[in-house]
Amino acid sequence: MIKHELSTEEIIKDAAKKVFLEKGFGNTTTRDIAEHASSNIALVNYYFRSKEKLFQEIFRECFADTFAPIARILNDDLPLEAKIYKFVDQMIELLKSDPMLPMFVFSEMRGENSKIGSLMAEMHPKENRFLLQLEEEAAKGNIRKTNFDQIELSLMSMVIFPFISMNMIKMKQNLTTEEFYRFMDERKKAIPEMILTYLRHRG
Amino acid sequence: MIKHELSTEEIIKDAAKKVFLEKGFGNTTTRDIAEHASSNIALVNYYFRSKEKLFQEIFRECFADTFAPIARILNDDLPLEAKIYKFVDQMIELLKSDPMLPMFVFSEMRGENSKIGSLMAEMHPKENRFLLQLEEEAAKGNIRKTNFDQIELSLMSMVIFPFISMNMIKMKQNLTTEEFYRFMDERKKAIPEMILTYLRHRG
DNA sequence: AAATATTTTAAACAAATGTTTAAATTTTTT
DNA sequence: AAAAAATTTAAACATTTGTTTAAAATATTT
Repeated sequence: MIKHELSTEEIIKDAAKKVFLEKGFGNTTTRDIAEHASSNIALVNYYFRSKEKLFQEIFRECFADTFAPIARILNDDLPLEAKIYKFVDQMIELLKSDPMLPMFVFSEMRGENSKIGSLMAEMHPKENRFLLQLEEEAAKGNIRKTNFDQIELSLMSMVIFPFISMNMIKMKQNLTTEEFYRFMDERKKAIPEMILTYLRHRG
Repeated sequence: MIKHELSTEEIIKDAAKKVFLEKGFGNTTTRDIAEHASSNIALVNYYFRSKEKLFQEIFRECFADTFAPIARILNDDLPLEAKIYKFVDQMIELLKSDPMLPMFVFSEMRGENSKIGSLMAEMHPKENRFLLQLEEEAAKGNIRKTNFDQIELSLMSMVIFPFISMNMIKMKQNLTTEEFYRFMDERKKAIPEMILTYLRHRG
């Protein structure tokens, strides 16, 4: 197994991501980051100019890591059922591999979103094949007619929220991280089943 | 209309809640709070001893404001369908009146939850009538058998997550706050319908 | 009304924090 | 090998920030 040697810059960036995701911008100090990188504060600024710039770079990546897969899968050319199963499966795998990601992204976006603004514009203007697809299926009479924005939001909620409330769930249900992940794996079936059962039984 | 005169202590606490909820502990300064209260930093510490103590007091209240209604309604003595409708309705009304509440509570609970720990213990050990009720209905054959922890989590997710991602939703769908709240009101029907449709169509 | 307690203000302090400087070390280029 | 460039280190700097002090103003009690 070839171990790719990480540059100092990469080490610092990885450390920064770890600390920012764990504690958020406001609770993170430059010294925190330097220590986690076994480095020093001067090097952090040498490579990234400032805490703010370093944060922006990491936030931008995390934002993309979160929303790019969503857009990609929802715009896939797949039948509805397969798409929903794939979406839930892949998102849960992603979030298991980076469980702090959504809490970080959404918490840094609160308050009259100073930090973002631009990111949204670059990211999301692409058309939404998923909503179109739902409309088509409804037109064909395969699923019920309803406000599909609500369906999409519920899908996102059921996938993402458990990771946002991970600590609460783990404490309430007394779960180890492993057990929590198994609980999430169960959702790969439970969520699509709920969505599809609802869609297929017209009101 | 009688205008109850607020004490300095109350003014400062209200200001602190506003700022903490908007920016989180780490991004809030004592001076922030003092300014929002049209007061000064010495008074903040005069009444609350420290930023940390003031925060703890507010977090404790917010934690209760979030989870007490959940426990109360889910333990209500109501038939399943009525309970689910009531739960969604009341939670959405609560969150509309305090939309930053869940983001605040969950974001301050992340990382190996230093600040909480104790709160969980005081709060949640009460039995969960909702899960028992689901088991009963399943035993009677009225709803499908499944892991009801997943149902409960999905219910929470669909109610709470939209407020956590409020800014994202407002930007993506170009909504004013009023429009966003109308979108949330729609969920008072959409969410119970989805849950109940799923439960009533056994697999 | 005098004495006492409480509240408020302005200023100061100490520690923490983001950033920079300048020298030392290492790496790369000539 | 010498020169130049890039990286690393330790220290210092300037702000910001949480907290405290001491005096002034106000309210309460005697």
